[in-house]
Amino acid sequence: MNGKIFIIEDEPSIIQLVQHNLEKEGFLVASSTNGNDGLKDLKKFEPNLLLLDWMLPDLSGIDICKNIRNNSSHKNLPIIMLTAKGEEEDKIKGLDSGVDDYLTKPFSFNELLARIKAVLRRYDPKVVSNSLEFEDLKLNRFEKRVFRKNIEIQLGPTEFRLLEFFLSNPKRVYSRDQILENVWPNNINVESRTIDVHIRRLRKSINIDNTKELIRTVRSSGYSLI
Amino acid sequence: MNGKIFIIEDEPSIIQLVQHNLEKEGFLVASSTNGNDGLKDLKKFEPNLLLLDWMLPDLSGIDICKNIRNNSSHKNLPIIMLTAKGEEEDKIKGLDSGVDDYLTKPFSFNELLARIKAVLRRYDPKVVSNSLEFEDLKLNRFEKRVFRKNIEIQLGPTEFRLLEFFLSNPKRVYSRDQILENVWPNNINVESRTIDVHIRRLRKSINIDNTKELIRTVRSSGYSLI
DNA sequence: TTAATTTGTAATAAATCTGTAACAAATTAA
DNA sequence: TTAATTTGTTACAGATTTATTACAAATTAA
Repeated sequence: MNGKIFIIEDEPSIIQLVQHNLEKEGFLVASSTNGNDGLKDLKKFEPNLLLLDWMLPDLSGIDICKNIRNNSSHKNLPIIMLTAKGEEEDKIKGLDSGVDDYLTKPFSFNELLARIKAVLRRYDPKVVSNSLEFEDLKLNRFEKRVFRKNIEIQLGPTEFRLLEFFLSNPKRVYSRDQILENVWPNNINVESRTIDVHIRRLRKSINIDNTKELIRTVRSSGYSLI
Repeated sequence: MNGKIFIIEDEPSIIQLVQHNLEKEGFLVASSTNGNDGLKDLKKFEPNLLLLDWMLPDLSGIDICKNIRNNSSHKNLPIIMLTAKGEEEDKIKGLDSGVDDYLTKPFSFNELLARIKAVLRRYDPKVVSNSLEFEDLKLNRFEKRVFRKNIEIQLGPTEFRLLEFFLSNPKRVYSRDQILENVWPNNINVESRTIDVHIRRLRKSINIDNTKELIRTVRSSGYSLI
């Protein structure tokens, strides 16, 4: 899955700009223009990262930040703080507010994107890249599409996640246990043999007109993407 | 198998970050968020290295460190200490706490990895690398592939483990008993002569187009990788 | 709701691996 | 030298692992 980003920021123009561009990058974006609503909506949305304005009409960014770090179930949510130029820059830097990074307005979108990716990479590397590729295989997380040789392939949800997992580390052999842990939802119990069947289904789907086999069986170890 | 690393650290976000990345590097990782549990679990896990937070809810890192150095069977366990910035940095440096290295938060994962590898290389070189090499032989643990002269060789599971074992200590002669203990699953009983047959099979596989024999028979002692 | 799709499991077939026995060859000891 | 010991080699039956198929239950879409 691709990343979800929540924005708490009172200037609609900034929200619009950032939201639009982030969505173009494949992120799912939601936002709020004040702190109290923001804290509430945050929980429903379960973002992978929060963009937080320093100056808000009700709460300060620091308050929100502390609130998140202390009370909520989002204790470890990565946060990037947005500040107006000169606005307590040093304070933030020095402060142990639990912010992961900060950016001074006005900023370019590319600047922001770079920071976001850097922070996400640190916390949750899976989230970052939208398109995974290996040889003539291409998977787009945002669009949930898979191509082989530029021909689109239809996969069921489980096959998609399975392929996504293999693509995150091509060539590496994964045991059935590892596959189970990473591809199936937590706390679900499926027979380890079930994986074989899904591998079979995935193979069938991605091997269009006798192209090269891309999934390797390693006896007594597991499977890998070639 | 590659190295095992145990983490004692009370911040879940750090554990998550480090664990995830170390696992991607091929380490087996376990962790604990407090000192007392950590000391207990440590013994079961038998790590090759310990990442230890300086400040913990119950015991201090120093306490744990001393405990390990004095009482336990892990007297020589390599330890890397993690400290918050400014947090007694000098004290640690100067202190004869028995720490092998230390790192100041916030740190980048690559920084940490470099330290870990350096320490492990010093103590236990076997553990570090994913790829084992000897002369024109190359074995990749992640990918479960073996090459001779860059030509891939197909091995059965037992032959793979056997070669992996020999590669962990080239030139050293292992008795059949030692081989049995290290290459076969525990509590399994096989005839000692069975090893000869697997040696034969391994030899056959890795000696492609009359290359040099790589497995040496040492009469009445065992076998070695040349 | 009904229809279509997806999912997990069981059953069976196919492929591969494993351990052992039997005998040959090499080495050592007497 | 011969006898004893150790290792090499082969073949093969049984065991293990994986592939494939079919099907019922669950989920999703229409």
